[in-house]
Amino acid sequence: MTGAVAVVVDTPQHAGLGGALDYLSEQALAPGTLVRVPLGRREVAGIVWPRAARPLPEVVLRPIAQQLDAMPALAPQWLSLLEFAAGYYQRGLGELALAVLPPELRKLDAAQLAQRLRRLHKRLRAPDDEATASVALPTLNDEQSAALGAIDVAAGDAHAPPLLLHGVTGSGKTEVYLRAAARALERQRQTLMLVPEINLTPQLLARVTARFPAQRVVAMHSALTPAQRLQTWLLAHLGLADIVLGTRLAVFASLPRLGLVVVDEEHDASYKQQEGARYSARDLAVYRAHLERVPVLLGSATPSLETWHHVLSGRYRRLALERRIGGAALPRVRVFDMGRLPRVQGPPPVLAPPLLEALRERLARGEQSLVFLNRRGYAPVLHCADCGWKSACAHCTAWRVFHKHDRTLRCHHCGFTERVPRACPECGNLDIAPLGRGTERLEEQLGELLPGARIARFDADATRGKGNLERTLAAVHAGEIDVLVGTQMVTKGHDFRRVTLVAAVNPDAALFSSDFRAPERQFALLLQAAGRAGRDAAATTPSEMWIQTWHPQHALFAALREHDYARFAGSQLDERRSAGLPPFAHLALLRAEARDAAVAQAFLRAGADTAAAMAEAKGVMIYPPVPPTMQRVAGIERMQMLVESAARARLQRFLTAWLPKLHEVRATHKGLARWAVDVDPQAI
DNA sequence: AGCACGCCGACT
DNA sequence: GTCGGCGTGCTC
Repeated sequence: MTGAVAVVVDTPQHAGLGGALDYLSEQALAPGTLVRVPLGRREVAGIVWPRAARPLPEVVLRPIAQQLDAMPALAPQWLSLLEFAAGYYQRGLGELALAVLPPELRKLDAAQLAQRLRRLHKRLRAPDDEATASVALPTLNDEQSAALGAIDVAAGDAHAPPLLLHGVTGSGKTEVYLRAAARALERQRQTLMLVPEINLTPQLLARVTARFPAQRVVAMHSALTPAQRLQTWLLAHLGLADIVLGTRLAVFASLPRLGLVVVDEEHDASYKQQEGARYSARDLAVYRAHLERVPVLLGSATPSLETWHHVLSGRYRRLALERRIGGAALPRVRVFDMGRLPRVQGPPPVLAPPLLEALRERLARGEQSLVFLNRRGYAPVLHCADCGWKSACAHCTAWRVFHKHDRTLRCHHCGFTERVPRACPECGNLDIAPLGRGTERLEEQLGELLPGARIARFDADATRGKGNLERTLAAVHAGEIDVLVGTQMVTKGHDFRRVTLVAAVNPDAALFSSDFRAPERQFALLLQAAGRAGRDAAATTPSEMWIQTWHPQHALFAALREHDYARFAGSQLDERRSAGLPPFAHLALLRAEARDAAVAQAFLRAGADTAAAMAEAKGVMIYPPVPPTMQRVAGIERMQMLVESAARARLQRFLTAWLPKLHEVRATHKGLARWAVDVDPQAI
C-alpha cells in the first residue's frame, strides 16, 4: 500500500512551491523523519512534515528515495517551532528548516548516517560519574535563593510567565543559571543556554563543564568544523547532551528532553540574525519555552526595552539580583563636563586634566585602568584642509578609516583597502590630516601623556591572529599592563580583577544617532564597561567610572550616575511611546538592493501600490521608501520601506497576504539584486 | 536556489 | 565544426 507524504525541502519560496511537496512512500512515515527525495534532476534532503488538509498537485508524484531512520525523527515541538519561525519571519518553511540543520547532515545518505551514528556511539566515553561529589558549590545569597525558588515554581507550572533575571554585573547571574540547570538535570531534562557571541563561549563553557563533570556539555556555534557541528547536533538530538551552550543558531537545536531555556545577556543585539532569515533567537527562545512548557530565564543587567515593557505590564516576571557577590561596591560614576575646559585654540584634549590625573594616580598605586572608545583604527577619516577632500569609500556610503600601523585606508563595510596617499588625491596638497580619533590613535596619545605606562590595545585589529587575544588577556591578568585601551570588545565578559578605573572618552555620538536603539545600547555598554571596574571586593581604593561628555545633563548619564536602569528604561519607554516605536508599535522593513537605486525604489513603490488594494492592509501603515543609513555597500544601492502596525497580529496577517504579491511584483522588476522582509528590525 | 535546455560568437 | 556565454523555465 503506497500513500502520499508531505516533505519540506530547501526550495526558496519564490520558486512558486510554497510549503511542503508531496511524495509517495510505501510506509507511513512519522513527521520529523529525515528523508532524501528527488527534486527535478537532483536528490535533496527533506523532512517529513505533518500533512495539511490540501489537495494533491496535478502532477505525477515521485517516490521518496531514502529514509534516514537510523536516528529518531525530529519531535513535533521542533516542527512547530520551525513552522512558527518561518511564518513569523516570512521565510520558506523548507528553506529555514533545512538551513538550521548541520550542513553535513543534509549531505549524508541513510548508510552514511548510520555509520556516523555507530562511530559516534563507539567514541562516546561515559561521563565521569565519580567526579560528582567533588564539586564545591558556592553559597547562594538570599536574592539568588529567591530567584532559584521562583524558577522551581515555574518548572512546575505549565503557564508560568518568562522570567527576567535582572542583576547588575557581578551579582551572580551565572550561578543562578548553573543551579537552575542542575535542577533540570535532576528531572532528567536538558538545558539550552544561549549566549551572544562565541567570544564568550570558552569561559562559560569551562565553568559549566567544571560544574557538571558527570554530565555531557556541548557548545554550538559557527566556529565549529562541519564534523564537530554534526556531532554536537547529534548528541543534542539523541538526548545524549545534557547541556547545550550556544549562540543564536542553537535556539533551533533538537532537544528531545528540553527542561530549561536560558538566554544570557538577553538585550544583546547579536541575537538578531542580520541576513537570510532575520530571526531573533531571544524571541524564539521565549516562544520555544512556551511551546514546550518549560521555564525560560532571560538574564541581563540592562534588559531590552521590549523585555522591560513586558515586566512592567506583568507578562514577564522580574527576579532581581541587586547586590554584587562578596559585597563589592559598584564604581562611582563621574560625569565630566567637557564644556568646563578653558577655551583654547585647536581641538580639545584627549583626556580632561582631572581624568588624566586620576589615571596617573592609579598608575602610581599600581592599579589598572581601562579606557573605552568604541571606534577602531587610528582616525575615522582622513581630511585635506586645503580642498576639503575626505577619504570616502568608492563603493560604500562611508569613510575609509585610517590605520596608521600599516599605513592603509580601510573601509570597515566592504573591506576596500588602499595605501594612504602621500598627498591629497584631489589637489596634491601634502598636508592631509587625520580627523577624529580611534583606539589606535588613543593608544599612541596615552603613551605620550603617561610616559612609562605599559599600555595595551584590545580591539578587532589588535586581537586578530591566533593567540593574540589570549596573550593580551594573560598580560592584563598577570599585571603586566597598566592601561588597557579598547572597543566594546573589552566590556564583554572579561573579569579584570585589578581594574579600578574605567573611562569612556567619547560616548556622545550615540546620544544623537538616528538609530532609535542607540541610547539603549549605549547605556548597556557603559554600564557593562563600568562593571569591569572594582570586581575585587578586597580592593582598598573605591573604583570609578569616568564619562567625558559635552552633554552632562543628558538623561542617559543622569541615570548612569545612579546605576539606575529602571529610571533610564522608563524615560526611553516614554520616548518610544510618544514616537510610536517598539514596543508600542510593531515594525517590519521591506528591503531592496540593486546596482541602480531607482530600480530598488521602483520595486518598493510597486509593492506599496499592491498593498493599497489589499483588505489586510487595514490598520497597517506603509511609509515611503527611503535609503537606509548605509545607502551603498560594496557598490550595491539599498532602499527600504517601513511597515508599521499597532497590533502584532494585524501586521502578521498583512505580511502573510502581501508576500505572494511581492513575488509577483518582483518578476516585473528586472535588475533588482535582492529583496527581503525584516520582521522586528533592529534599526530603521 | 540549482540545474537544465537553448540559441549565438571565438577557438582546438 | 564544437566549447561555452548566461537568458528563461521547471522542480511534488
